[in-house]
Amino acid sequence: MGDKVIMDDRKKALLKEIIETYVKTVRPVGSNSLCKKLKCSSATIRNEMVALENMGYIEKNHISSGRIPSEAGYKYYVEHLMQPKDLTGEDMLKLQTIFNNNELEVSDAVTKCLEIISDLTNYTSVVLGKNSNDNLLKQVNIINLDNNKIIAVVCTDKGIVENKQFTLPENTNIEEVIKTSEMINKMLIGTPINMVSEKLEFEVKPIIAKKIKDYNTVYNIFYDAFHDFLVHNTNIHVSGRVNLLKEPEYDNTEDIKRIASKLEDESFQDMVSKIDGNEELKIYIGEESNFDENVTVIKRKYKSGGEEGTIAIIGPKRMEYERVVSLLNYMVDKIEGKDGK
Amino acid sequence: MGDKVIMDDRKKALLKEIIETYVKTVRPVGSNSLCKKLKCSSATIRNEMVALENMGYIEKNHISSGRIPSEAGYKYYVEHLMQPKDLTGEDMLKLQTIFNNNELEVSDAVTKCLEIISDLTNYTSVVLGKNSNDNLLKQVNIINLDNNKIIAVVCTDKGIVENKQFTLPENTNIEEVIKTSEMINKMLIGTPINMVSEKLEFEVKPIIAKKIKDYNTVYNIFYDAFHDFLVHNTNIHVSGRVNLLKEPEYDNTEDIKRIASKLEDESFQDMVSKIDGNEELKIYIGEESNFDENVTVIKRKYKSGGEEGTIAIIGPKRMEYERVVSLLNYMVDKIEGKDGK
DNA sequence: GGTTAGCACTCTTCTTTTTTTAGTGCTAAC
DNA sequence: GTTAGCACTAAAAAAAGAAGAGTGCTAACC
Repeated sequence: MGDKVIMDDRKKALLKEIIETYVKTVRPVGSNSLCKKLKCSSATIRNEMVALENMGYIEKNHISSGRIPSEAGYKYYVEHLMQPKDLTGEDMLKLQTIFNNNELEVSDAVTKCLEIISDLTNYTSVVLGKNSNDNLLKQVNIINLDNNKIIAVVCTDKGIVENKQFTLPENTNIEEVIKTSEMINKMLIGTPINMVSEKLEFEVKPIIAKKIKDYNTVYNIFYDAFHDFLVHNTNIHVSGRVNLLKEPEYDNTEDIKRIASKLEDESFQDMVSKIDGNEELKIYIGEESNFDENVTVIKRKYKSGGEEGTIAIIGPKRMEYERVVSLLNYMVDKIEGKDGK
Repeated sequence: MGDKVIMDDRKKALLKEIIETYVKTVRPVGSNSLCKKLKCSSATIRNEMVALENMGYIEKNHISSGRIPSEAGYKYYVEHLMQPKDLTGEDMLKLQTIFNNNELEVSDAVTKCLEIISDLTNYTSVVLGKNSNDNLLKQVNIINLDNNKIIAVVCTDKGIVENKQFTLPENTNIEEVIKTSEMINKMLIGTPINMVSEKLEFEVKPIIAKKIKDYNTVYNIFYDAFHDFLVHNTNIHVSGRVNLLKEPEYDNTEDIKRIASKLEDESFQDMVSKIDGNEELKIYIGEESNFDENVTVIKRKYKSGGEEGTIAIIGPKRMEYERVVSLLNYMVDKIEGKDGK
C-alpha cells in the first residue's frame, strides 16, 4: 500500500508489453503469455503485476482475470514508454502517392489524408480547419440579382471565397451598395481578414455616412458579409465514422449507439477544436478526451496556405499510439511543406 | 393452397390492425390481443390469419408465434389500406414555425425541415438537391491572385455561386483570361447553366481562337469552371443518422454496424437519387429500397427556386407510413409555396 | 533477497437441462 | 360461420453443471 515502489526497468518493460499485447489482442493479458518475452517465470511476472497494479497502471476485471491497462497506464506509456517508429513502407507509400499529386489544393490534401489515415488505422479522423488570420482581403464583389436581391462575394489573397445573399429593403439604392464595394476595394485591400470589420466601421462608415442617406443598411450588409466570412469559415470533415464503431471493444449495442450519437452530434466539433497549451501534438486518453470515456483522441495542429486547423484521430483507448503519432507527424510535415520537396 | 380467397373487409381490417399494432409494439401480434378491436373471438381471428398467411401478407417466425407483416403485407397496406391523415397539431405547429421564419433561404429551409422530420419521426432523412436547369448564368468573375493563380467565380440568376481556383501556366497572359470573361458576360448571360459549356465551345471559342494565341488554355479554364459547377452542384444532406440505428428492431451489433456503414458510405447517394417513373412520392419497402432489406425508403420530389431534388426518409419497414407521407406532402407543399402564403 | 514451482481458489464462459410462457392448429359443439 | 377447449410447439428465461484461464500465496530454491 504505502510502499514507495520504484518503476524499474523490468516494470517498464512489463507495462509496455502488457499494453502492446492488449492493443493487439483486446484480451486481458495473463502472466503465462509473457514468460518468453520477459525471460522469467509467470510467478515473477505475477509479483511485478501486483506492483504495477498498486501503482495504478493496470487493473483486472475480476479476481482471477488477466490484466488490462488502466487509463493511468496508457498515460504512462504515452509519456515514457512509446517510441514513435518510422513509418512502415506500406504506410509511407500510400501517403506519398497523395502528395505527389500536385493538383490537390491544400484543403483537399488534408481531407484526402484524413481518409487515408482512417483507412490505414481503422479509426475515425476529423479535421477542423479555419481560414487563418494571415488571409488578406483581396476583393469584394456585389452581384445584382432580380427582386432587390444581391450577393456579396468576398475573396482573400489565399484564394478563399465566400458569398452571402441579401434582400435589400425596398428603398435601398443598389448603386450605392456597389459604390461602397468599390470604395472598400480601394481602401481595405490587403487588410487581414479579421481586421476588416473594424476598419469598415472606423474608416469606411464615416465616409459613406456623409454620402449616402441610408448608409446604415449598406454598412450592415458588408458588416454581415465579413462577419459571416469569419464565422462560417470553419469547416469540419469527418472520415471513417464507422471504423470506430467496428472496434472490437464496442461489442454491445449500448456502446455503439452511444458513440454513434456522439459522432453525429455537432458538439463534437468543440471537442476537436483546441489543443490546450501550445503543443503541436497532444494525446487525450479516456475521460480527458472530452468525447467519451472509452476513447483516446490524438490531436495534431497544422498550418498551411491560408488555412490552419487541427486533425484529430479518435480511436479506442488501446490505440496504436506509436503508429498514429508517426503517421500524423509525417503527414503534417508534408502538408506544411517542411520536407523540402 | 390453390384456393382463391378474396380479401374481404374483415381481412382488410385485420391486416391493417396487425400492421399498425406491429408498428407500435415491434412484437409479433397474437390473435388474443385483437379480439376487442375486431369484435370476434381469437379463434375466428386465427382462422382469418391462416387465410392472410396463405395470401402472403403475414408470416410467423416459428410455428407457435404471433404474426408479423410480410413485405407483401406492407405493400398491400401502403397501396390499399393506409389513409394519410391530417397532421397532428403538434407536428403541424413545429413545421409552421420553420416556414414562418422568412429569412431562410430555400436550401436552408429544406435542410431545416429534414432535421425536424428526423426529430419528429425518429427516422433518418436525406435530401439530395441539385441546381435545377432553370438556373441561368448571371455572371462570371475572374479574380487575380499572386503566383499565376486565379479564381473563377460563377453566379446564376437564382443566386447560386461557385468558385474554382486555377494555376495558370507561366506564359499565359492573365489579361486575356479577363477579357474572355468579359466576353462571356456579354454573350452568354441568361443562358441555362447546363447549356453554357456548349455555347462556350461553339460561340465563344471560335472568336477567341482568332484573338488569342494560347486560346486553348483560356478556353479550358472556363470549360472546367462551368463543368465543375454542374458536377459539384449536387449537395446531399443527411439528418438523424443515429435515429435509424436506434430503432428497436436493430438490436444486434451486426445490424447496427451494417446499417451504420451503409449510412456513411457515399453510395447511398445513388439510392436516393431517383424516383422511377414520374410519381411525386414513392415508397420502397425492403428489397426494393436499394439500400438494405430491413428498411423502407419513402422518397418525395420537390422543386423550389433554383433547386430541385429528392427527400428520402429511411426507416424500419414497420414505418409510420401514414404519418410520414402526410408530413412529407405537407412540407413539400410549403417549400414549393403552394399553400398560397 | 529475488525467483520459481506448486496448488487451492475464484470467476467467467460455455453447455446442458428444466421451467415458463405465448400463441398456434384442430376438433367438436353452438 | 363462430367459438370454446385442448394438445402441442418453440422460444425465452432460469437453473445447474463442467471446463478453463489466471490469480494469490506458500514454501522451496539459487
